[in-house]
Amino acid sequence: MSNVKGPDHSRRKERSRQAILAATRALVAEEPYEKITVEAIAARAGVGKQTIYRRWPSKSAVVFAAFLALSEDGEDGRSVALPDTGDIEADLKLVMRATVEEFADPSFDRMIRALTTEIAVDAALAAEYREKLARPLAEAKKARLRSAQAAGQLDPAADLDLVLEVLYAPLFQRWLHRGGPLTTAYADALVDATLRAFGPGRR
Amino acid sequence: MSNVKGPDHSRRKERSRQAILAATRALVAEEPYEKITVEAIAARAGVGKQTIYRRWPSKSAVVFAAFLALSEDGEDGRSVALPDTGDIEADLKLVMRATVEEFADPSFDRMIRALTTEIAVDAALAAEYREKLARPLAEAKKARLRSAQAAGQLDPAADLDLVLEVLYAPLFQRWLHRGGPLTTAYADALVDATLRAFGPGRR
Amino acid sequence: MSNVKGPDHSRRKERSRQAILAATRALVAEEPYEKITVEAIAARAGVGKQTIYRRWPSKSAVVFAAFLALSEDGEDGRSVALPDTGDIEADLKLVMRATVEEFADPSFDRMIRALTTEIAVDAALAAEYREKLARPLAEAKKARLRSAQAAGQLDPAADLDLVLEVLYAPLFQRWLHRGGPLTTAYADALVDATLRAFGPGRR
Amino acid sequence: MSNVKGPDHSRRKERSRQAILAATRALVAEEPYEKITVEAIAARAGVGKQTIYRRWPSKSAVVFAAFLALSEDGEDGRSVALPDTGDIEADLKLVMRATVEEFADPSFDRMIRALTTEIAVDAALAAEYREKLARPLAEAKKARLRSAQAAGQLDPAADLDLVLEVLYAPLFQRWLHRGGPLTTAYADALVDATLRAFGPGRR
DNA sequence: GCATAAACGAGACGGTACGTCGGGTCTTCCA
DNA sequence: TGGAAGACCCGACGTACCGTCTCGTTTATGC
Repeated sequence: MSNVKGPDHSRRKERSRQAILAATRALVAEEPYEKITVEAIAARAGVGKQTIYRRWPSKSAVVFAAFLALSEDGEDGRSVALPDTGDIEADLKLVMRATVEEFADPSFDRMIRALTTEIAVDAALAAEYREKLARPLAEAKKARLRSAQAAGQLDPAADLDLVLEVLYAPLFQRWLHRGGPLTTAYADALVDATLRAFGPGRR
Repeated sequence: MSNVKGPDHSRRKERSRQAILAATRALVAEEPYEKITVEAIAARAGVGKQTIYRRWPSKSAVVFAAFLALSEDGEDGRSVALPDTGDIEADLKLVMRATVEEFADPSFDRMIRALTTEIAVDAALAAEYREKLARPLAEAKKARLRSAQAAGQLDPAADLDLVLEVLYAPLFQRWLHRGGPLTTAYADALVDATLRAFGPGRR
Repeated sequence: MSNVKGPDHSRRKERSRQAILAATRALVAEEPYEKITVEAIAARAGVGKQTIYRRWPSKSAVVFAAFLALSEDGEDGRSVALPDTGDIEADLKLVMRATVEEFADPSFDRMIRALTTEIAVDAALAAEYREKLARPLAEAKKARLRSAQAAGQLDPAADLDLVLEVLYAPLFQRWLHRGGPLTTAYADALVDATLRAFGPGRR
Repeated sequence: MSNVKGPDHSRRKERSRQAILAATRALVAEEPYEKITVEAIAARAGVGKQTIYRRWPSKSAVVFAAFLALSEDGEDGRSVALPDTGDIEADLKLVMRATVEEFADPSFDRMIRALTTEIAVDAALAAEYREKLARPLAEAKKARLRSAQAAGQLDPAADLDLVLEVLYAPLFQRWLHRGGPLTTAYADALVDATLRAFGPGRR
């Protein structure tokens, strides 16, 4: 009665698409980025090259789509909420320490480097990245910061985008340039500095 | 007294080396990075490919060497000193605004993106980058920060590497991800935030 | 009694079949043979590729079928009778000159080259060619030669297959290898030589 | 003093060239023509595809060059002289029987079919074929025929090109179309017919 | 006279080979 | 003897077709 056409009425299409993205993720995780080739992805996915080129214009786009698909799996929204214990310092340190840990995973490291390389070079991809990946995450974080503002733990006039940059960009840059060890202490130090810069009654 | 080595025994060597680096810089400035090929560099420099591979192990290394040579031109050290008017806030804002302006130059933009891409992917190059390019610059900046500490304008206990990261990383990340406009106001805001975080009597 | 199967119980079938063969003939006539693709035939015929593969096993077979259909149009047999004025020399020269003229038509030229290529390479097709195209034609010609034998204009012991080969093969080879101009005089010379070789009282 | 440049002053070039031609001949002899690919030739020759494309514009050209090289091996001319015992009939039957035998060799068969296919379709190749392969052979044969004319065994007014066609084309056509068995008797019959057509005192 | 299954057009699919590009190596020849 | 020139091997590129495989959508009966 219901579902006459079905949501997946084109199964072959979808199967090959998933195979391609999965193969891409696997390769990105295990190979240095410059060794990833469309041919390798196709072979690993058991797919013809044309099937890839029919859907995406370039290797970058496939790699990026693989990331997108990854983060879209935790689908309907709330997978990206931050903890809110009422203590902004504790909550941020938790999150920053978790981030530090993520970067320590070699296959995550390779994946993010691949993504960063693509984004650095291709403005269109960068726009899509900001829209589909970065912004939703930033919004979740800003929600937590707004809650801190309401609780009087953060300057109510603070530019939250700037706050996030001051908090995260040093970590990102140190990781990208391999400029030093990413430790728990470093994560804490960033939270402390950020709260000193944007804490209450500072302006 | 001068003329330490052989008189002209290796003039040809040096000429071709300079030609290669100049050609590389020219290409990096005018083409998107992925279009740069060793063949193009050799052609532009009027040099055989082997002459390039005799000196550098890979395309990345050539590109990187071109950057190195660029910054080594202002040779004997003092080209990288920061202004010191006694007012740290004013001095930093001056420097940050200048940085913002540099990034606005399209050919500088292309060059730094190329450099960043190489560094992100190749750990050995990243180490050389830190050693030969990043550290000398950081040292010059830290010298200015130490002067500010001595003048009581900065927390004497502040970790200066961290200060620099909080100051520069947000700018770098916003540029790299094209996350927003790089304005004078933004430069100032970063300086303000940094000084709030690491100003005197804050710890 | 008649109409056992119904003349048009599959009109769609027949229409698409004709469209495919017509498209094939058109392409063969206007393109060099190596550019002919099943995809092009299907597109030109307004037909799905599967409709072609449902009927024929290979491109060669389609091309060949297009020829067959062409010569089957002059249907019920007698379209291939040769003139018989009682003068074998005159009749053969007439026929040979007509053949020379056919080869001069560029689109006929392309078609026969395509056919020859297929046949040269595929033994099964060659067998079908001999059976369905070459033999009926050869029989018609041999009928005329037998009439000449009866009239005492040709050695009654002559091997008529050999006579036909001596008559036609030089023309065919000269055309295939582009070994020289195909003229009326050449046609006549072949008839003359053949009649000298197989004329009456020669053995 | 002598040999300033040397005939082989580019050894690498020549080595790879020979490897390509040898690999092509091997493949042509053992595979049906349509299965021969440039990739297979390159792989077999231990050579990059580019090295093939640098020298020849198409697969056809390589295949053809392989034939050319083959017949150029018996270099300085006299490898193509025909026997001359003074008896034209005996000599021609000898040669025709040898030709019949050649066509019976499967790998020779494949090679000539490949060559014929190329030539049928590509006019430029056909011209080169006539010039470099067919004509020298035809000249050798015509030399023998002229000797027969001088000996009064052949019509002195006969068009020798036509004689050769009448002699060879039927054999070639029967082989190409697989129109019947190629036997010793058939070879003899062709010689007989030809000599009846162009024997002395016939015109 | 309407339902239904075969055949259809369209075109995506897994593949193979194409002809090109560029990386990094090796050879030749000139200055 | 070192460098310009460029051929070489290799491997990936992105494209063209192959022959197969779904897809809905006609039609042309057969219930």
